[in-house]
Amino acid sequence: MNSESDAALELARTFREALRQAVYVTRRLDVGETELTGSQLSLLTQLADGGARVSDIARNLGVRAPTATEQITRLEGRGYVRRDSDPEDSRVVVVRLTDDGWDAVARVNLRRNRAIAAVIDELPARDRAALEAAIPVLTSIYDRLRGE
Amino acid sequence: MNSESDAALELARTFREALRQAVYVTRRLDVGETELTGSQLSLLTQLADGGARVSDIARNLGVRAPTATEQITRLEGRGYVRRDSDPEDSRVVVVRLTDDGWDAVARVNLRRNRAIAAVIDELPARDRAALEAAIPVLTSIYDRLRGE
DNA sequence: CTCTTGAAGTTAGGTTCCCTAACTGTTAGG
DNA sequence: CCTAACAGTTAGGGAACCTAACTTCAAGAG
Repeated sequence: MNSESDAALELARTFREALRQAVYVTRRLDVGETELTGSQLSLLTQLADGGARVSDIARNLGVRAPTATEQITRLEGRGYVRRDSDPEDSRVVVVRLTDDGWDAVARVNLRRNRAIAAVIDELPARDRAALEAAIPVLTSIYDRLRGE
Repeated sequence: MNSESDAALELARTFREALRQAVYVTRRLDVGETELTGSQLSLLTQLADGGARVSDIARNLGVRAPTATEQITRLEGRGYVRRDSDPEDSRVVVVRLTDDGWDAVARVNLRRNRAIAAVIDELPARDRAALEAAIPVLTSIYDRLRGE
């Protein structure tokens, strides 16, 4: 048990705690928001670049296939996505945004981004810069783990 | 629509996305972990400093009172916490860790912190520093919102 | 061509976590 | 004393996750 691994453990501890708090904060800002849940919005946002298979959606969200199926079915029922078939492999289901889905993604993302932006705007410039610098680090960790 | 607010919105967008990815990463690292869920561990960890009221627990976790009651009841059934009464106010329930609860908190936190630390250890020193610098910012945002 | 193996998605059944509404019991102020 | 507010629980329900088991289809081996 050397001091180096102690430092890493301590950083891990504060990281976990800060993450929990950050999740709390964003949930707090969603109060009164009924159009889409956070999970639904994540799924739809991911489709903005084009259609995706059910299995791709599940992997990107970090959930199992049945969970993706369930969410897709709910969103399909509300008219936000549709299921297309892949002409090259009839087992595959390609999920795409409908026009209504596109509108909803844009609308809800804008509303939530504004709520977060309002909080970020009140931070000192140094804190804002610290936040900005940490984002690509998180993304790089995510990219590495997602591939495995 | 000036360029300044565009920048804030863009930062908010990437912040939300990074947060989602971070949640994915930590969930990924908890795979195979069955002793305690993330929510349960958050609740128990909070009790390490001493007993707390149900309402305090709920506020700190960012959930409603019935949710706290439910989780406390589950953890009580597993022998990790106990309910004591407050001699000065008989409406109040003070929740405390049992010895088993203390052991479980220490064990599971260590295991999860090690999993995160292993990932952090592989980062370049600059990235580690960026992560470290962002943590107090998240905490300050949380503290401000929690008070409201 | 057939047979087997595995991949893609869905269905079935269950748990956890969260909510609002409504209730019981207790405190405290007018 | 009586009413208002507070602490916690109960009841009921929805969303998001899981594993196990199933169907359908693809693709390689013989």
